Amino acid sequence: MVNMKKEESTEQQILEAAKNIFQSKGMDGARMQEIADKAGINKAMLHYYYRSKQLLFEAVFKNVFSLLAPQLNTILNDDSSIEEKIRHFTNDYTSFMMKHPYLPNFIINELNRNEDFIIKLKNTTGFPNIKKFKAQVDNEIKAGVLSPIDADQLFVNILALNIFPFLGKPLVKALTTKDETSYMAFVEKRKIEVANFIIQSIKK
Amino acid sequence: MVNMKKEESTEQQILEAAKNIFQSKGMDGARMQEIADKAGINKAMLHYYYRSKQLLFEAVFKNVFSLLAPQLNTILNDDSSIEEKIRHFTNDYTSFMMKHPYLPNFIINELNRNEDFIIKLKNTTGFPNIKKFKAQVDNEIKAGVLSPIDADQLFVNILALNIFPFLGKPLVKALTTKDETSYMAFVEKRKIEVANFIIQSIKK
DNA sequence: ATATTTGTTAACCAAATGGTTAGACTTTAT
DNA sequence: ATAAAGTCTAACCATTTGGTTAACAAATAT
Repeated sequence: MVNMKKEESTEQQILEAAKNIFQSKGMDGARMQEIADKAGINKAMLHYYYRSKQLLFEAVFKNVFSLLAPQLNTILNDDSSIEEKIRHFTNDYTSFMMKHPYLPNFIINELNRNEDFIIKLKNTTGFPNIKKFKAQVDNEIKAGVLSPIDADQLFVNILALNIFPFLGKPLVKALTTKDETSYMAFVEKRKIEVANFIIQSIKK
Repeated sequence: MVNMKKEESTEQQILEAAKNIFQSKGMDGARMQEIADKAGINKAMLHYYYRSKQLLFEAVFKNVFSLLAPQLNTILNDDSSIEEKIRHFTNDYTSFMMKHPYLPNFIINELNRNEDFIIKLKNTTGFPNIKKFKAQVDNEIKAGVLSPIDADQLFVNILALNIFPFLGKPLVKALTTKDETSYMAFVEKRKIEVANFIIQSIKK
């Protein structure tokens, strides 16, 4: 397959192709030749623009992570109530993931492969900060809106319930004996089911 | 490092070494030489006993999955109430995962890498079956013990809340700014926190 | 005792893989 | 017009990697 988007710069084409291959095959499974083929250019170009596989990978990872971070910041930094945030996040995040099915596994997996890597990310601007969310949870508990719960635990619960269906898709599909269509419907329903589930648990 | 357990058969030593390497590096990242080194034997032995990397990997995967399956069956097939099952599972599963930290990521990741693979597993005896659990949930809803909820959704919620903290450990550690020790304490607390969280949500 | 099967190793091999180089073509600056 | 800088390719290279082979040792059967 040859370059179809003549407008795009070669550097961008490479990044797009690399995102594609790295996300579906991971760092170890990806092949430079395959990325070059997908970008419709010579393999030497990859090194011309990105020097090495490692650096190309890091460029991809940062790019992909920068798609995810705003999604997390939604729940952390707007001014709506916790309940609204949960409903909003659960809906938006699920929609987002349905459009980027490889993303969560890619992020989670590569962070596990190289734990030091996240340290680099933490210094990036836009790395999600949980502080405001925690303060807000504590406030709403004091105000009697929510039952007592540790804000970190709640945060992880929200993430878990939203992310896991994408991470564990093949396993969950098999366990619940759903095909692709019914799994999609199942996940679509979670946009509200999960929000209700969480709120029922924490609301006074 | 050389073979320390002289009792074990070579075949077993290879499997143990392979479990170790495959779980931490994945199929693509693992090297046959590294497995041979860890097992303290010649690389040719790997092929003598397991023919190819692929077959060795499959042997490892089946072996690892057979550790996980009983954990899932706990919640599915005993005779206690749903509430008891959730408390029991949340406690046991977390303990189990703390002892096998690479396991969830390995399973999830390799299933994503090769979706057909789970079909082979489904035919294995001992593959978890969710039927009984679903019937029980529906009964307790009818009996008025639980508020209405789709049993599949509940099942996935339980899995999500228990598995995600291990899958997403590096990410969650970074987001909640915890070090290894405090993360372990955090996960330890979840043994009861998660059970409470779920039960608060579903109990009438 | 001796033939046979099983277990094990060192050395080897072909293919794949990340990376380099020398040169050609294009665009930009002078 | 031409020099310089930037972009691109084909061919090449060294290393890594999964896998094989031939010969040797050890256990087992006859």
